[in-house]
Amino acid sequence: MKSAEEDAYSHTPNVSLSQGNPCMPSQYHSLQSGPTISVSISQPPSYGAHNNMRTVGYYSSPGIRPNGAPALESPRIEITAYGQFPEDKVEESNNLTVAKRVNSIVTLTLPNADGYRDPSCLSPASSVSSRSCHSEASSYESGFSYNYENSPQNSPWQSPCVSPRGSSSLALPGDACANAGSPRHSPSTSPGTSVTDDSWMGQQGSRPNSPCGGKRKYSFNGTTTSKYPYSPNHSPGPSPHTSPRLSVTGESWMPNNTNQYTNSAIVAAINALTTDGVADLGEGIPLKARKTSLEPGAVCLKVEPGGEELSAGELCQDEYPFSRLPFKKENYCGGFLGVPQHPYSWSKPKQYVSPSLPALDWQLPSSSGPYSLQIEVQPKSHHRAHYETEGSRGAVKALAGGHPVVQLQGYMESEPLTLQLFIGTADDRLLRPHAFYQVHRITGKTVSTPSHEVLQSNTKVLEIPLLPENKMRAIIDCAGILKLRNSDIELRKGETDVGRKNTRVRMVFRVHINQPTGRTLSLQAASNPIECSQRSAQELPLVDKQTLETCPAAGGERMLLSGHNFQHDSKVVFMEKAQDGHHLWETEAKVDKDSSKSTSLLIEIPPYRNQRISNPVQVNFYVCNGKRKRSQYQHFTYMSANVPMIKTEPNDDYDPPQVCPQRGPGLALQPKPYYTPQVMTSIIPTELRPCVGGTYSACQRRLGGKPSSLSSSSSPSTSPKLHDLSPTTPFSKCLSAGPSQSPIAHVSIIQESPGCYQPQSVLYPPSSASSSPGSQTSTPDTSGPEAPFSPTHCLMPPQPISGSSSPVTQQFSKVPERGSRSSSPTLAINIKQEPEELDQMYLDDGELLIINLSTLS
DNA sequence: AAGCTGGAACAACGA
DNA sequence: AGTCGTTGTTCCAGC
Repeated sequence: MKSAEEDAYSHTPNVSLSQGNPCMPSQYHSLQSGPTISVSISQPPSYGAHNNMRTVGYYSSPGIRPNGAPALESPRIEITAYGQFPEDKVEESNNLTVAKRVNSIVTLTLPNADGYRDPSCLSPASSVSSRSCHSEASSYESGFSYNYENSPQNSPWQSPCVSPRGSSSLALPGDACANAGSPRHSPSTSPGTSVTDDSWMGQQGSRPNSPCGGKRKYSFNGTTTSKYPYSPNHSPGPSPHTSPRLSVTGESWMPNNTNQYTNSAIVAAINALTTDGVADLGEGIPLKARKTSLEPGAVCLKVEPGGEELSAGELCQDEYPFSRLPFKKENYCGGFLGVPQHPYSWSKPKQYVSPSLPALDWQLPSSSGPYSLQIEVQPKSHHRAHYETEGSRGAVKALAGGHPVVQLQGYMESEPLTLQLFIGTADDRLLRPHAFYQVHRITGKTVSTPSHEVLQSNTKVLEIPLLPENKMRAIIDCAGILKLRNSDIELRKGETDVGRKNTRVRMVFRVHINQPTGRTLSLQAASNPIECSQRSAQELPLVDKQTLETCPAAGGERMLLSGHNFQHDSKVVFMEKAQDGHHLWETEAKVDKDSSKSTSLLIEIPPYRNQRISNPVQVNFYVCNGKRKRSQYQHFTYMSANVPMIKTEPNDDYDPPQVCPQRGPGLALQPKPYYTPQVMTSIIPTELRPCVGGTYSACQRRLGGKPSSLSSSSSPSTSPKLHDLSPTTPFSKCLSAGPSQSPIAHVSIIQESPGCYQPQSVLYPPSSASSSPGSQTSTPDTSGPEAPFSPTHCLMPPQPISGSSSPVTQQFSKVPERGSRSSSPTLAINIKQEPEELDQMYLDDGELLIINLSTLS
């Protein structure tokens, strides 16, 4: 059967490469040189080639645009990276600010954006079994690959898809879509390509090496892309196959995303700035890394019988198909390949739609007004992800059997909605798409839930219908997790995360609700952390729950820890770290061995080092099975004698099961006590509170005064700090601007207020808004009434939520995180040399960001 | 026969 | 430079 996707492919051959592409080449190069971003505010007409594809898409309305200038109504800011003029950066910041004021639309062209996430993400996994088609991945990867010819056309980025959609990101040059879109890279990339690949592949060792400890850096000489002649996947010339598919028709574009993308773009731009040229584009990618993509057959775009798989191109097109929109029964095209019977089909992307959907790395609330997106049944804490080289390892399951369940509460309309699912990070930093894992669509007779896979900013997103007849409840039995090779991801230009030991993820669910006011409300809920590594799952202790979250400084109370892999000789260590990461205190709790099992430990809370604390003190504890086998940090708070303590018993303040049920580690910890009530109250919508537990950790950290990320990084646990993952909303976390810590109040506010969503409601602290690039990024939208785009969505700027060190840090952390690892040439960046552990690297990144931002501002 | 799993061998690193 | 411990990836084999 011909799927809608196919149709899509079929038409639009026209989508000219040129459309979105124009910029790519230049950008690309520029990046190499050193990312510089020039920002200019231009009138709509000027829509330049530079626009980021996604951005472009945004602007371009159906039918419009390609190269052309879409009819932009408002002035926009174009950020183009040019390698040559460092000064540009400076300008940039200024301009941005200005732009904000102007309320202009921001168009960012991201040079390296791809760095953020490699198209590879497109991992083959996408849809169909990875095995069958690496192609996707390949194609994507290849996209990355560097061999883009100078001509814009050739550049993968140019791909029509990208631009049209406007999707994401500028930032993601690497965007799969882009790749796919580009004729050359087109997923359909023909076999021919493969041939090349093969040869290419031959070079590679049988096993990819993963750059463990850190990312490899390749010197960047600023040379052109030609450097990577070998790019496996891309055939040098325009691929014969250039598939029409890739082309995007107006229809296929999803304007909706624009916002998102825009934001992403901005972020990307920022990243670009921060990124040092080193990592840039293909340079760094060792042939080896690409092997996967090369695999024979990889190239093929296989369409599963059901039409399950979408070619990259398709994906691109579909990217936001209906996600943003409510499902329309009538529109279903049978997009759910897997489930034919299903009455609903995915509607084709509609052109129009709301301009802005928040980027995947934006922090969104789980509740707003009457609506609440809840994970009723959490996924198991362990799920062995499969590699592209393996067959699927099935769908993520729930602890008690069955599968995770998500429900949107408070929605009384008859219009179906789309639930989006992607794999997010589970570390202390802001929730964002995980670079090393992708959601993998599972199909088959055992799967009852229809799903549709799309690519969004290089991140695979599974779209699942939320139907009124099902009470807006969906059983997530169609989502597996694909592991991408560390070497493939780390070598991507711009990628700052390290894959080693970064094996925890969260399932992130989003829903976009169109409201009568014309706005679109976006909610997000993240699951408890899921350990995806086979070994880690078998060996590392994991704490799922703790019965206490607070206790008087004197300690002495008993706490039951529930989890996995506890041993008879497991130790539970309480410790406190200073903001600079060094240990202030550490002590071992008494473990009642008689009552302990592999899934539970009964311990006695040790007394805090200082019995006279006047304010709550947040500390951490972890379970240790021996050297290097430690659980993530769990949070615990010592209360002063005069402060009422709060025991976290199951469902105290909220219904854990629903909202943040098991929240991992944190259990239902409630930071609340710490936060100043008033602030909390005013800032946080009650609805959000439920999430607090989830967010708890972040908050707590903050409370603890830790420099969040940093401190944690040094943490004992080698593994990335996953603990905190608050499932849902970061907001709560923010709130916590903890006492001890920084004044992040403003941040919190932004995120939290349901209104946050709404531009107007967004309160950006001047500083954040104007000063940091990150803020800028989002700012335009959020900043106020002015929000250029989007009336529809509340755009939440990427916020920092969790406890990271400084508010500022957090705020931008998200953006910069990925791409920013490197410093921009012009900006002096201080990289904090923290210890050794990989974890810290993350932190460092974050800091970099911060620094950069501040500099800019 | 294909899809899941669980295990474990192999390799690449880092200490 | 060699060894050992870890962790990431790839293979195998049994449902």
